[in-house]
This record gives sequence, structure tokens and C-alpha cells, in this order.
Amino acid sequence: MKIKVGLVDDHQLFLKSLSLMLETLQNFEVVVEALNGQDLQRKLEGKNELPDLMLVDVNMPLMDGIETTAWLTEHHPSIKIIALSMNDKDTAIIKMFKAGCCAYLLKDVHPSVLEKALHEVYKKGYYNSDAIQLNPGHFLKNPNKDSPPTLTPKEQHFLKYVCSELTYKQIAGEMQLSERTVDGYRESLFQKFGVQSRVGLCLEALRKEFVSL
Amino acid sequence: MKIKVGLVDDHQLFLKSLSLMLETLQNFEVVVEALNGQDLQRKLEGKNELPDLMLVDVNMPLMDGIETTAWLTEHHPSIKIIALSMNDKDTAIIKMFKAGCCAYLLKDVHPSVLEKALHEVYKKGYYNSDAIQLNPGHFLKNPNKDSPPTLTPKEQHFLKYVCSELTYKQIAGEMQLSERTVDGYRESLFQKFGVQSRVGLCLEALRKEFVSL
DNA sequence: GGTTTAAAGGGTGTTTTCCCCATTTCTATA
DNA sequence: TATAGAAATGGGGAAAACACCCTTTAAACC
Repeated sequence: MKIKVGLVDDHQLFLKSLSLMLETLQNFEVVVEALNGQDLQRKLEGKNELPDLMLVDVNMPLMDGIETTAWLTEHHPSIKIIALSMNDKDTAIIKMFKAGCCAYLLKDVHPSVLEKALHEVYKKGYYNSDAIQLNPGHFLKNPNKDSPPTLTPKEQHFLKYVCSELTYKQIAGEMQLSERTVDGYRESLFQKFGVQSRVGLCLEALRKEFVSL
Repeated sequence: MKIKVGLVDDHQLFLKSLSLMLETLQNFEVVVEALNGQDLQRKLEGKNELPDLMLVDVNMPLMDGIETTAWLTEHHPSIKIIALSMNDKDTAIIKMFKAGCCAYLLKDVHPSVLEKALHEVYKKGYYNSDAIQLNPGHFLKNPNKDSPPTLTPKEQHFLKYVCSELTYKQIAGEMQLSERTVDGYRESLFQKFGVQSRVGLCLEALRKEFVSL
């Protein structure tokens, strides 16, 4: 029985070649490949064969490794997560462990180290690399601090229009609402995102992944 | 007769798995792998079988891709060099081309693109990726609508401010220019980016990576 | 039943953005 | 030298964005 592995990395070349490498190891089977967290969410949807292990990159567009790990921990707690990044900054590492990863590997390690880590995490649930030391279970809980605001469906809809070239008048037309109502959404979103301008709203919406480029 | 390829990348995991991928392509044969420029120099020494193509990462410790490319161009001019990086900043790209590379690929391309680029560079000596345009010998200013426009330093500076919560009046203050002047930049950037609002300008600047979130 | 909360609509005024117009200055090049 | 072309400057005005002030309606809660 092969160990089922999932990969998330925005660099397709790395993703595909790493996938190939894992397949050649005989003990592993790559069951899902994704370019970022959003992509992963789509691809896991309705999948009955979930991976045992996920290799997750930290820096990715749209939905990064930290968000992805947090999402996986919440929705698929059986999947053990190994962070795989060239980002060796403490903040990133700590955030990943807080989000729920079991190990943190740097991309400059030798493939044999990755293989060892995969086996260890699969068997014991954790792996301490030379560079990054972890106390299993030390970090945990402590949900997100600056959690994204909760938006009503219409606010989300409105937000998508805001992040485009439409004027509020045009948005009102599109949404079949009066200009005043739309202005109300604007004000409430300014409040929720803590911004003072449409540009600021757009940027925050992008940062908080309510919309994408 | 297989095409002989050399690889230089400090991320061992990427290096090894990419090497494996190239080997599986049948048309290619990896004859040298190195972790940085110095490593490459050592490994090429006294080698009678030189690679036809070199895939060189840009950001590496000890001796980076730019130095490596310059060294290769000088000492092994027969080797055609393809830059392979996640660094999409203009300065890095231009430096690599000046150092003598034939093509510049981002690591997030699909493997098929890499394969195509390898064949093209081997046959024709150059490859124009969608993102990075090159004319053998010198850059071409292509009229491609999707290609990033050329910005003056002040326009770039102005653009960074636009992608923030500052008003044009405040930007004028920051840049020590009159409001009318920055309005001129605004207009010229609207023209260059093909947009008609500040929000559109921000989004295009993000898409074309003149600024980041 | 009364109160609260939220969505939707409305009015008004200020500020900012956007788009014309035109002038000066400097530089590069025929 | 002349001229063409940018970069910088300015005025004025229409439209959009923003900030407050409100009322109505309807569901939700005590």
C-alpha cells in the first residue's frame, strides 16, 4: 500500500518534477497536485481518495501555504502537512506550525531528506529537521488574529464589482439596486476593511483573498 | 543524439527532480548538476563532455546566476544559457540577458514550455517566452498589448504611490511636484496601461508586477 | 408586544478624480 | 540653428467618490 501524497506549489516546474520524483520512489503515490490553496480546495472537492500527507509551499499567490495549512487542518484533519519552502524566516515557520503543519523542510535539502521526512511524518506524525526544531504539539490552537471580516453575499458581490473599472452608478445598475444602497455597501465595507478609499478597498480585498487578479 | 543539458540551482530538491524530469524526456541528457556558480566551475573543469545548454537559476549563494552566466559566456561560449528563476523583476532579467543568456523562463511555467524552450534555444539560439521578449542580440520593444509598458523612473515612483491610500494631492506633496504634474503622470500611465480609472491602474500595476501587495 | 438589528433607499454637500485646454523648459537630433 | 519632443506646469469643469444626515421595511430576539 503506497503512501498517498498531495503537492501544493505555485512553481509548476517544481511541482511536476517533484511529483515525478516521488512516483519513482515506489513507496509514494501522488494523488493531487495544486498550484495554490484555492486550486487545492477545488481539486479536493468531491475527491474520495484523500492524501495521507501534503507537501505545502509557503509563499504562493492567491492562497498561501499558511492559509492552506489552516484550511486543511480544519477541513481535513487526517491529512498530515509538511511545509516545503525556501523561506527560512522565523515568522513564516512559526505561522506554519501554528496553522498546523507537522514538519518544515527547506527546498535546498537533499531528496533523501525529503524521503526520510515523509516516512517519519507518516509513521510518527512529526519530523525534526536539522535546521528547524519542533516540539510536537507545542504550537496549536490560537486561531487567527486579524481574521478577515465576514461579508454578506451582496457585499461580496458588490466587492467583485468594486475591484473592476465600474463606477458605483454602473454597479448599481448591474446589481439592480439604487445608488444609495450601493453607497451603503461601500461605507460598510470601508468600515469592515478599515480603509478610506476605493483603491484601499480593492487592495485589502486582494490581500484577504476575497477577489483575485 | 541527445541534447546535453547542465543544471545550476541551489535548491537540491528542485535540481534533482528537474534532472530526473529531463532524463525522462528522452531527448535530453543531464551531464552536469551544480548548486551554484563555483560548484559548476569545479564540475566543468577537465570535463570533455560539455553541455549544449545550461539551465541557470538567478538567485543563488556564493556565485549567483548573473556571475555564472557571465563566466560561462566568456569561458564556454558554445554553451547556450537559459535563465530559470522565479525572479520576475526587470533588473534581474536585463542583467541576465546582458550577461549572455538566450532565454529567461519563470519556474511557474508548465514543463512543456521548458521543453519547447530547450528545443528552440538548441535549434535557433533563442526563445521568446510570453512574459519576456528577446531579440537575438538586443531587446525588442514589442508592440504587444499585454507586454508591460516602459515607465520612466518618476512614473514608477508615482505608480507606487497610486497603489496606496494617498490622494493625488498627497502624492504631489510626497514627490515634491505640483498637482498638475502628477496629474500628467496619471494621464500618461492611464494611456500606457490602457485604463480609465485609478483602480484599473492599480490592478494593472499589480498584474504587470510593477508593484506588489 | 416591544425592541433590536439589518438591508434598502434617500438627500446633500465636500473632496477627489478625471479630462480637457494651454504654456514653459530642456534636451536631442536633423 | 531650428525644430521636434519629452517633462513640468497651470486653469477650469464635469463626473465620480466620499461622508454625513436621514426614513422605511422586515426579520429576529427578548
